[in-house]
Amino acid sequence: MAKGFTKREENYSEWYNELVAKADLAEHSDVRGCMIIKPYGYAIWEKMQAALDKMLKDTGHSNAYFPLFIPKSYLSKEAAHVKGFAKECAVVTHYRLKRADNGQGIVVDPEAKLEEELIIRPTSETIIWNSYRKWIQSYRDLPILVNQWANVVRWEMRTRLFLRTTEFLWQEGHTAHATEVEAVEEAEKILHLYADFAENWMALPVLKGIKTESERFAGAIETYCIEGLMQDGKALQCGTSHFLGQNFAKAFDVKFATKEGREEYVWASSWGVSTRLMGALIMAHSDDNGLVLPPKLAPQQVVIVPIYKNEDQLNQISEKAIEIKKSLEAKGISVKYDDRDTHKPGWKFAEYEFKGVPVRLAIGPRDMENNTVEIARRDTLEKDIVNQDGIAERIEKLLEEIQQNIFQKALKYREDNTQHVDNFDDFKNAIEKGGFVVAHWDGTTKTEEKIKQETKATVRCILFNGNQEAGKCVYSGNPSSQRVVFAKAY
RNA sequence: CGGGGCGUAGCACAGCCCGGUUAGUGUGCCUGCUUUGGGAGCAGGAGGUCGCAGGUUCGAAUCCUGCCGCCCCGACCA
Repeated sequence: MAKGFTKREENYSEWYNELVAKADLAEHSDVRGCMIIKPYGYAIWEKMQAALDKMLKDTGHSNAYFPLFIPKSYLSKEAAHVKGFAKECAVVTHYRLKRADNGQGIVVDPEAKLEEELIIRPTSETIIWNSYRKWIQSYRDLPILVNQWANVVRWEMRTRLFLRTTEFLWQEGHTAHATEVEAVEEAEKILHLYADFAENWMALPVLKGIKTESERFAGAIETYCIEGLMQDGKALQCGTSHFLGQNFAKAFDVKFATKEGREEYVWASSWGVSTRLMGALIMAHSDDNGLVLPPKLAPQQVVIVPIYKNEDQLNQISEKAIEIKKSLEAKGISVKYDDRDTHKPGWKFAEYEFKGVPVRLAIGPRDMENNTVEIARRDTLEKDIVNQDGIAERIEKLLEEIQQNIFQKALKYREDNTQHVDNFDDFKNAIEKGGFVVAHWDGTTKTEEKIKQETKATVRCILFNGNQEAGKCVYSGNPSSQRVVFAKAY
């Protein structure tokens, strides 16, 4: 139906790229790996931000802002951290340009070299913990529960709009606690909050678990994650939460006096989700007709399209349409009435369908006669002619139903594409087929590495609520106490 | 960073091998009329540093070199 639009089964990544472009979500910048988030795409991100921001504030967190530039020396203070990020840091070395000697254009002024080079933050642990040293003296100063909305830069080799870009937007929380237990609880609490957000707002079912050593955040003791399954059978890490132990406190010498008067290092957590969630949202629900948005994140939940032959008709229909719009808005539903005369109804139908607007209403002369309205829902593409009476209540219910239906569909997809296997032949076949593969693993990095080499699959996570069950590693045959989740991942 | 493909109007492409009038086609855009329940029809019109920079040549979209960017496959990585 959508003209010139690649189907998922033909070429999944082409489908994704075209969808992002044609639904007006984002485009490439002239700078390699960077993206321009267009108004419609940004509106969806803003809905996500608003929901997450409220959830974080409701759990006691406050927003703050730390600088984009980090002195190079900070990054090197935590050994694992620097090792993990050094390879992908953009570095500022100069602070001035000048006219080129030949008069052609501008060049970096060699006279303006910085004494200490600055890194553009790939994440903010170091600059934040440098501040926390000054903020924290006593147990009375704890906990600190700070979040920031920011951009970060990681110099990636291969980028894809939203999924992996050189610069991306995110929130990063950085908390400081008096005890290890508290810091672990915080990291876990946020992971559940992320899962709650993914499932109830994005309608995306996620697995909650712990990362293996090889996938752990650089500088963390433990990394927790939520993992989603995309429609091509690949897994996508949608959010991470880290228990940082005392690693950063030690690196930045952040100590506090306990109630008992002892001096101890502070315990930490950090956690984040990024504009990658946009990629997850797109890939989880959309179809061969374009974007499908969960009502809770759709910038416009309902669009009303008038169908008319002349101005008199339009005026009458408009009156009715605006009345319906108001009744919907009274229920907190966002509505766009598109009475533009520059596009025909059929064009508008196709447009809003491609952009994933959950519900479309059409009102024409026949509806005016019969006191009806046509309702079309994006998730199932079903159309219905209904009476105008009680339309607001009906649509309110329908939006909830669509939100549920999208989630259930994604959940069913995940269930249909989760396989349990007990030997390596079955494992390879299952990975080839795609989806989550649940299997025993002996817990060693070596085995994980071998499996990755042979199948391209990695351990996505060790499930939080995974049943303890004795078994043998699918690769090495060594004893295993629990199944873990494997998949090919983005 | 390695292998492959590509870069020509807003978008999608032809032309390039074999250099030679004014660089085409579809779509989109503008104007007018007719239309309007699933991407309207006709007529007229505007729109181009042929990715960028050099070179070869009387002459370059076309041949050569370098660079930039995008896509696919690897390697690497949240």
